[in-house]
Order: sequence, then C-alpha cells, then structure tokens
Amino acid sequence: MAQKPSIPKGTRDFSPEEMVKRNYIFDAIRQVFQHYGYLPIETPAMENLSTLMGKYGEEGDKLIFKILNSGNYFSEFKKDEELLETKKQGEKVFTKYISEKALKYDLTVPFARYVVQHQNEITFPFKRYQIQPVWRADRPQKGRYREFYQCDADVIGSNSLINEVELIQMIDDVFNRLNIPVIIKINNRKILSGIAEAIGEAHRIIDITVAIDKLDKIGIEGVNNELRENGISKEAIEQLQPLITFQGTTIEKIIFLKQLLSDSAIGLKGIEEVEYIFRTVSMIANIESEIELDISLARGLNYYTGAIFEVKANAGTLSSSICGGGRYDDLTGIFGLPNMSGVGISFGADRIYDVMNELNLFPTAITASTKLLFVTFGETEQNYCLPLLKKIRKAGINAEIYPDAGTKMKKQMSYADNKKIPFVVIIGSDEMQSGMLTLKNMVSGEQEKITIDYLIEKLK
RNA sequence: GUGGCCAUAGUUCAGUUGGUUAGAAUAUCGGUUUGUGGUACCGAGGGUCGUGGGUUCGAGCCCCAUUGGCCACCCCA
Repeated sequence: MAQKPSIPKGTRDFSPEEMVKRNYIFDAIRQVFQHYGYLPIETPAMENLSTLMGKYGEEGDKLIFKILNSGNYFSEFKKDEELLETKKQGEKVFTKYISEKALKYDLTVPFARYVVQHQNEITFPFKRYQIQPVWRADRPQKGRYREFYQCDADVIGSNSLINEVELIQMIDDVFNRLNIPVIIKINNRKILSGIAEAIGEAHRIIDITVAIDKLDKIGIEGVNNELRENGISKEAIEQLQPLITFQGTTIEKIIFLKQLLSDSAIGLKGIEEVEYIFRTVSMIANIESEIELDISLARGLNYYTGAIFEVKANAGTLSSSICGGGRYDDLTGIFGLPNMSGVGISFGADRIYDVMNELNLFPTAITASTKLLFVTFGETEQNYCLPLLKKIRKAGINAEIYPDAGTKMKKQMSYADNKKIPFVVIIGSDEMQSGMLTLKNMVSGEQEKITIDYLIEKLK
C-alpha cells in the first residue's frame, strides 16, 4: 500500500504560480543589489558544525539543524562504558561524536568564513550579495519557516558609515519597488552598551536589551518584570525608566541620550554614529520609507557591534520583521582574520511574500508565461506548425504546441485556458491550404485570420 | 523547550444525544459537442474518518496514548 507522502514540518512545496511570484521578489532584490555594486556569491547548504556553533548565542545553537555523520559513529567508542560516559556529559558533548556538519543558519557567518578563506583573492572593501535558503530547527508558526530564503547584502572591510546609509537606501529601494509600505527602525549597539554602562550593569547588556526589545509587546511593566527576574538591580531598573518611556522626535531622542550617556565614551560614540546616519539619510531627498530611531531595538544576534536595522511592514497582519541587519566588527576574527569590520542587511523573502500576498501587491501581469499555444488536429498539422513555432520563438515570443497530436480541441483549449495563455493559433486543413493562421484571443474570444509575420508583429 | 486549538476525498468543509452502505462543493477524468476554452447539463474515479489502544451490542462522534498541522511564548528573516 502506498504511503501518504508528506514533507518535513516547516518546509513547503512551491507551485508554478507561487514560484513566479517568488521570482518577482528575488528579481527586485537582486536588481537593487546590483545597482549598488554588490556581486553574487554562493556557499554550500552545509557548513562544518564548528563554523556555526557559538555564533548565534545559546538559543541559536539549539536551532541549528545538525547533520548525522555517515558511517558507524559508534566506532569512536571502544567499550559500551565509554558511550555511557559520553552520554552523561550531555547532548552538547555527545553531538560532537555523531555530527560534524550542519545546514547553514544564516548567510552572514558562512560569508565571514568565505572572506577569511578567500582573503587573498578578494579586493576590499568587498561588497557581496547572496540569495540562498537557510534552515532553522524552530517551531513553525505564522511567518516562520524551517527552510526559508535570505537575501543578504554585506560590505566587509570598510568602516565608513556611508555603507550604512547606502544599505538604508537599498532597503527603501526594494520596498518601493515591491510597493510595500515599511518602517525602518535603526539603533546602535554602542548606545545600548552605553546605557548598560550608565546604569552600572555593563556586563548584563544582552539581558537588558532583550528585555527592552519587548517593550511594544509586553509594555513597561512586563519589561520591568523581566529585568527583575533576570536579576538586574532595583537601582538600575529605576535609572532605566526615563529612557524606556522617552517619547520624541529623532533629534529629541539624540539630545536626551547625549545627556544621559555623557559619561559613557562608547555610548557617545554610538550616538555620534546614529546622528551621522540620520543626517546623511535626510540629505538624500527621495527616501520614502518611514525611518525611526528606536532605542528599544536590540536584535538577538550577538555579533552586532554598531548599527542595527530592522524593517517591518506598515500594513497587513505580519508583525515580525521582514528585513534586518547591522554592523559586526569582528565576525572574521573567530576564523583568524581580525580587524575586519562588516555591515549588512538581510531580506526575508518568504515573509515579504506573505505580506505581499495578503495585501494583494503582486501585479497580475506576471502570472502569464506562455503567450501563444498552437492547437492542432493531428500529426500532419503538428508537423506543419513546428517551423512556425521555431520562427515565433526566435522572435522572442514564449510559445508552445500541444504535444499530443489528435487530442480533442476542447481539451487543448482548456489547457490554454487553465494555463492562462492569452493567444491560441488553430491549425487545421483550411489554414494549411490558405497559408493563413487562425489566431484566437482567449480573453475577448475574438478570432482572425492572419499571416505569420503579422502575428509576430502583433505579439512582440 | 513551554502552552492553546485542530485532524473526515487532491483541496475546503458537512456529518443529528453514539445507530445500517460516510456526504457536499471544488478540482481531476469522461460525455452532451470529431473546428473552439472560460458558462450549462449528465456521469465516473477518488476515503482503513491521522495512527494505535480502550468503553459499547454498535464509534467519524466518547476516553487514553501517539503522530502531524496551525497559533502563541522563547527567539528570529
């Protein structure tokens, strides 16, 4: 008995209709990347586990899909007792014996690995883009998949904040092209460090920022509770209050922060960077997206050190981010290439798709691929069509012929209809005698007899 | 890793306080119509009711377990 087929949790098949729409997104992003001088690379689906582990924090390590070693991994253990002993040390240690490869979790870390490995072939600053799937062993839910595409653009080997400004422009360009209204939130890790420093909890920066990050979700009381539960001192939480609750324009926020962080060198540096970014972006007249300095924006990935970005759709029901990124000063350092700062952004193509689908933002014109179908009555007619078909294709028109000769006309017509092919050429004995083609417009239903040359002219 | 909801045809769903042979719509295929699709009419195939146990004379329906899906938390694109 045939088993019912299925695919793993959190993965999806894509139909032709969906792929056409997905490619529309990929094309838009790719074009923007190329406009700004980024070049494509690809890296393998799998990396050495050691390359990925420890780069995404405690939580991230758990979400990495590990690949089981091939062969007999029990051979490592000479005696059963050794196996038991290793098991006792916990799954983290045990994993090393049975898995040494993993599916990539994002594109940034493999990129850092790539840069280190190919450092002598690369001209810096290196601007690369990469559009590939990544995998996370997360529990799927709305807008969250276990296999999804990231579209990354990163500059590595340049400290200039111009890069940050350009990345913001690219975000704006992409979402303008796709017609999605977005809000771009910007913050800086140095400001967050400064805050942690100012309230005397410098080493707790991660816990503090993660809690603050949830402000609009769980409210000020929720944030304070979480801080308390994480063992942040009462005084520190107290000092944090004016900051969390502060409302105002970007300029007001900057002035406020300058006062608050006046004793923190790193904090002031962060403010300076943010100020530059906002000033420069505002000099570029045609940024259409809403841009906001969001002091509560933290972003989980540990490797960020400077600017951090997050983009959310300003319409629709998806509340999670559709694009994110930031600057990382020493991601390549772990692989042996220190002092190489990079900054990048990552578009979540699948979430962008969900937003566009919900808001009906896909142009209807993109669905049609074949423009013309040849409908015939038999093998003789089919053979007659083949040279015509070649000529039409050579003229750059997407065309096909119904492959099974002698199929009922009704069926051939339904095929065209289902495939949304806008034009059909019908070839029977009449047409073969007269040398004219019967062209049917499938939308209006109108029919006319025309020559091959006129047909090409018309459909071009 | 924690919690909530759900599981019946390819798909979306009906299915009475537990009662004979589990239905509809849609999709697919065929026919009405051997030179005309999208509309209409007729017909066909398609189900171990997620899986395993239990209660009962009898379970799609009740109970337990398990698997899978969706959603929320955590975290993230």
